[in-house]
Amino acid sequence: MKRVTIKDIAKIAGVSYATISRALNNSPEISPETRARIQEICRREGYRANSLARSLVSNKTGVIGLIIPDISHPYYGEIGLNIEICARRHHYNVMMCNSLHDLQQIGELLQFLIAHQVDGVIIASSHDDVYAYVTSRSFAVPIVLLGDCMNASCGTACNAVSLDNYTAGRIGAEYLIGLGHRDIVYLGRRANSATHQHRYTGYAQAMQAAGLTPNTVDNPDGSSTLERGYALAKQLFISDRPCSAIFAATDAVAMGVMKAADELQIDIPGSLSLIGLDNYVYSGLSRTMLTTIDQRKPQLAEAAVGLMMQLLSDNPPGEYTHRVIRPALIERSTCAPFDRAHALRSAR
Amino acid sequence: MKRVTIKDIAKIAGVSYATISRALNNSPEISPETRARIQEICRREGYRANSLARSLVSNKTGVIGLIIPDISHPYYGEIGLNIEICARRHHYNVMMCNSLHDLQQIGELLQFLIAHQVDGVIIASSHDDVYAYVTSRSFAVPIVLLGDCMNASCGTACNAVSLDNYTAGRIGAEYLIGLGHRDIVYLGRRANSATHQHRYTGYAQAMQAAGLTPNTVDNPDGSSTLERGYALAKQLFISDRPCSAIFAATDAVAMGVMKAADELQIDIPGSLSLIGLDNYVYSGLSRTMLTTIDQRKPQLAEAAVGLMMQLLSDNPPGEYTHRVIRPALIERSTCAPFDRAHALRSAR
DNA sequence: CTGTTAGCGCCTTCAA
DNA sequence: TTGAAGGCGCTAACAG
Repeated sequence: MKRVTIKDIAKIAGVSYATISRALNNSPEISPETRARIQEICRREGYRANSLARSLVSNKTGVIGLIIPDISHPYYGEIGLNIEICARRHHYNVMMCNSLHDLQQIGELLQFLIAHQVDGVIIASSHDDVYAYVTSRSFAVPIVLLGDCMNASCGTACNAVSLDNYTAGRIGAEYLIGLGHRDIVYLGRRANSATHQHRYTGYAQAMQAAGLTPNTVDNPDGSSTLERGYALAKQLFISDRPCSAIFAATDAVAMGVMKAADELQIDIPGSLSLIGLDNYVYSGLSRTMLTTIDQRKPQLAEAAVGLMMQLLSDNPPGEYTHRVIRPALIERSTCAPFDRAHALRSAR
Repeated sequence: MKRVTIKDIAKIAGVSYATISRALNNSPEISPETRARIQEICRREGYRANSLARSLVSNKTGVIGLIIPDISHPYYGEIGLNIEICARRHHYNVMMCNSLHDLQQIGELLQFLIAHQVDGVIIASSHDDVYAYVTSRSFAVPIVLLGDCMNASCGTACNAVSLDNYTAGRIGAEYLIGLGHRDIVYLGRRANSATHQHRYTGYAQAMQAAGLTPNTVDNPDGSSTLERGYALAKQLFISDRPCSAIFAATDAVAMGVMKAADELQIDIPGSLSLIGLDNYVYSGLSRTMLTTIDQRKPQLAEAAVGLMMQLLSDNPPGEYTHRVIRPALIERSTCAPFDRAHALRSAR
């Protein structure tokens, strides 16, 4: 089925094609009758303006690029969906590309999106390299980072939105401390992740404020998976480190802890309290009911899109801005008050 | 940062801009030296061809549109990711749009994508209306449907890829029958869903072949959620219908059944065997371990993209084609051989 | 091998 | 209010 262009319509209507253009872009300088007549013809002929051509001259496409690690992941899927919904609300469409956490791929996708003349790009990532990459060069379009970065200058060297991971760490630790736990181990910290550093710092400061010593099981691996959580927890359980509660770096890690505990018949929350961080869809399943800290993905998405809209507006902010979203505790069933009689292993 | 165009490069290189174009598109008719020189200049200046302009003349964008219900859903997220990966392997990019199951939205997105000159559109959907919509009119680009449709003419009236839901239903039923169950109820059938009809038919035929009578709990609701599964199962459990095994229409529904069973202290698989259909990520969690039937999403995605590639090739198939993917049983821990002594409620 | 020229489909002055 | 003409950035003949 051949595409019908503005010229075809012009021929049918017996007017110049500039007139068609005017009729379609509700230009004021056209008589209501011709407009109506032309619009009617367009409808009849199924005419649709070629947005490529339109963008070529207007220099705006109305699409923003989104580079995201992996939409099949429960976290990023929700982020991706919400970004699209927000963007659409602002009359923007999004071109979503999965980077699979590969920095080189991110670079290529960025070039691709820019070649496609997207009006801006949002990059969701949890790797510091991305921050370095983005700040180290300048791009033809505004970039918004959705994620965290270790560098203290983040927020002054690029536009970014992130969860307040420090507070997330503090909330989790304080909750456990409030339940009477003292031997709280933070499990799954990845040393080279800014996100994890912030979470850990929050946890550590809350511990110290309560006169307790932070206690960590690091994850030497590159990513926080259920499998890593399982292995780390197993290791912890067969050691003799005191521990009545575990603060897992992510929900996936928490699932691994849960699996290890189940295998060793360690009762959660009877002998061990467990809290995660993310609030994945499946954390709320009846057999899981993981107490966790919600990342508030809709808010993160909205902030990222909102920031992009500002950058795309007529008077964009002169300096870089950094928006921070506050996390929220979700109480479910994997934490209980400390009970020395049943605790897995307590120093007291 | 101003965008650098082919003209800027031409000026710098001191050649006409047709030469630049040739150097970049590895045209044979250009001297190696000029090509090298020009490529070097492009690199230095950070030149990137404007793909909009390029597409305008070539009439191809190298992007295929994907309309998908909701990428935050575990099923569609995986489908979406795999479609993108496959497309990229064929040097295509995808523009993914969430329809949120809204038919009108699908129509708008389709128009939008066509206006953006995508080379083709894949529509993932589980609603028959979409099939009717697509077959009822003609479009400027090839369309591939990923899903099921009730209409027998599906596959002759449009290009489509779907799971062999009939076989899926049969596999599940035969597995349960093989375990000795006779009172097997199919729970969660949605009457107006082609997918469900096919699954149910497979189940029913397997039952009849074994001399058993099919037994259904219908879902009057529009979608198959955990909540619906929970409500339906509760209802079933308080009734006196014989039932030693449940074949849930989807994994989400199975999760609901599991929740209801847990609440009523019905042991799975001791007193009740349960099988799902989908194989969501979380179906494999240690506390769930749902036996289910895998949709083979990577294969579905690959088939859809492969079909699209054929349609986009130099000699596309003349008639419509319909590819069908075979499902696969995933044995986990929610099914056990029938045991009259412990079965929930058996007619025997 | 390289330059010139004519569009791709559309928007936007500038005249009429 | 409408038409004519130029140009967005690029490719593809056609000359030279």
